[in-house]
Amino acid sequence: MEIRTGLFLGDSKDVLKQLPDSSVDLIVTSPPYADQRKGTYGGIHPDKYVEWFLPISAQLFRVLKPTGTFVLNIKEKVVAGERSTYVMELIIAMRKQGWLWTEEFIWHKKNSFPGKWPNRFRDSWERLLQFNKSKHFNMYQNEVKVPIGDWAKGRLKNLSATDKVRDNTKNGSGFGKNVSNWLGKESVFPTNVLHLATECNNKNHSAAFPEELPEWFIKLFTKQGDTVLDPFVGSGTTLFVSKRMKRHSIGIDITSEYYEMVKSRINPAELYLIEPVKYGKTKPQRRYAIR
Amino acid sequence: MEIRTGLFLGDSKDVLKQLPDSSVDLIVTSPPYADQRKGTYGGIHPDKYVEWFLPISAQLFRVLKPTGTFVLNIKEKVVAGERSTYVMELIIAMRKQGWLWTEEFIWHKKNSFPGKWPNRFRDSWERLLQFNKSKHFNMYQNEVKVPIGDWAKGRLKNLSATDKVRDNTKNGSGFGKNVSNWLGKESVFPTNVLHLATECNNKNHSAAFPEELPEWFIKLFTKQGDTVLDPFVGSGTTLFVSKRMKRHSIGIDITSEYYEMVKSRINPAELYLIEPVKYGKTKPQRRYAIR
DNA sequence: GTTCCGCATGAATCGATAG
DNA sequence: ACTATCGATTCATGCGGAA
Repeated sequence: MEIRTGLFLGDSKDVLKQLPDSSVDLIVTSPPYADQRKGTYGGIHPDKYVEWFLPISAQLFRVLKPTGTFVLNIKEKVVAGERSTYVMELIIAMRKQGWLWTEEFIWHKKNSFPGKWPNRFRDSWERLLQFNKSKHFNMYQNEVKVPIGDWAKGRLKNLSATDKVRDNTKNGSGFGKNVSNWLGKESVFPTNVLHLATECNNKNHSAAFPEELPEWFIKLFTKQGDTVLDPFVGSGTTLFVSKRMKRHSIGIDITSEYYEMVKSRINPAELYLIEPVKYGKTKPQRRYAIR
Repeated sequence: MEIRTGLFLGDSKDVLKQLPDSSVDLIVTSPPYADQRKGTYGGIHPDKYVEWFLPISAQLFRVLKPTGTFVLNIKEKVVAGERSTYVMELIIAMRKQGWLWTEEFIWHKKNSFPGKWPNRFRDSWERLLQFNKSKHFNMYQNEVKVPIGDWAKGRLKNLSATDKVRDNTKNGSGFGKNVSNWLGKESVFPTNVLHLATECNNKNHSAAFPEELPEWFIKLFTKQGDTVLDPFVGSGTTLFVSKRMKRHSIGIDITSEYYEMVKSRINPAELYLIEPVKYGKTKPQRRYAIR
């Protein structure tokens, strides 16, 4: 099967209009959080965040299949010692847009940012909001089963420090790279808490998104040959994982640095590129390059 | 020090009016969830939840000291396959009431048993919303430090042997910014994710609250002799833990079953009881019993 | 080849200082 | 008074060089 990987340079709000209705099986993305990543993205003020996001989510709603799923990784910022409410407001606003807020997964980050403050601890979790267009969406639960945890066998084991840690890594989340260890073990369904580390030390770039995160949702919500969309593709993790797992994918990013980085990291023969080219005062045109 | 434990029978909305202004250091509670526990609390409809809770939170705001903290354990119900938004709406409404939404802790339930529905996995986490009246609240972070992660055993143990010498000669160039900060370090500050088990073995009542939960917040936000309030005291966990930790405490519950149960489980000599007694058409009076 | 150790670096947040 | 920038703080991870 030929797997298509598409990459667009531009503002998602506009670029998405080029995609046909009901053509995507899974949207999984991590938009710039309010006032974060100012260097690479613009940095949206918390008060303007909902207003900024709604036109994009409207397009996402249109391109998603009725059986598809939208997974939104987001966390509100602390402003003046208090958590902003823009994520709450966004959920409420998106429901009015027609989205069903089906689930909130928790990404429990093993290595959260260090620091100490008089009035709060380190923030070590993020929201993974699941939205759907219909109650009857595709979900392949058997694809993400995990080995049964130690807790099931012996609760006699006392809670030494080492046991706790060992238990943490195996419990619930469903991640772990050595699948071979699972063979022969009884497997169970995971929970809605995902316990994994951020990837802070990739070679030339930093991806806030560890590969396991899109991988888990791609396994859970799509099958081979389905289409995955990431409207804020950043360093391209979602595209690489989709390709490896034999799903078509579409990535969009507004920054040419990320666009070029992703382009250089994917085999050009397998990449569809769309970048806007401006000719002075003429109406912006788009060059559609299939290599 | 004499520790006072008070127990009120009645509706928190009304009973709280008897408490003086700025008299409580910590409020920690788990109110009845919408449409849950119908048998005991009557079940508040999700659409009416905010409306029902706001008069209570207004009283809580009044009785809390400016340096105090309100920890609200709450989780929205899934209605027709979708998460209700009343918790989001409650946060927004409470901010308009004057509360600061300082933090959202996650209670990751360690031993939540794997389960499966067609459209979702087992829900193994709950929100612990922290509200304050002011940015300058009491927080005793040193009381809740946790053992350092395993990585340190491998790293710092050996480091101490070789690097101590080097550190003496060439100061400040070792691990991190200052090696001496790390040598011999065995505990670190926790994060805002609490990984606790649910309590599965309760004698003859169902308490969703494991003792560790109020205990952690009581350690973090109060000192001995402070006052803890639980306006939905249920089976009384908050009171027992407060008493054990030498904090005064006040519990309120609307159901006489819970009231009687808590009463029977605390040494009567140490319990202050307040229960309303009705005399037909006469104006309801209250009997204040100190035993 | 393994294991071990040194080190940079993160969707951070606060308080002080500067314009 | 109000915003912008900066230094200090802190813990876990994975890479790469060394033993």
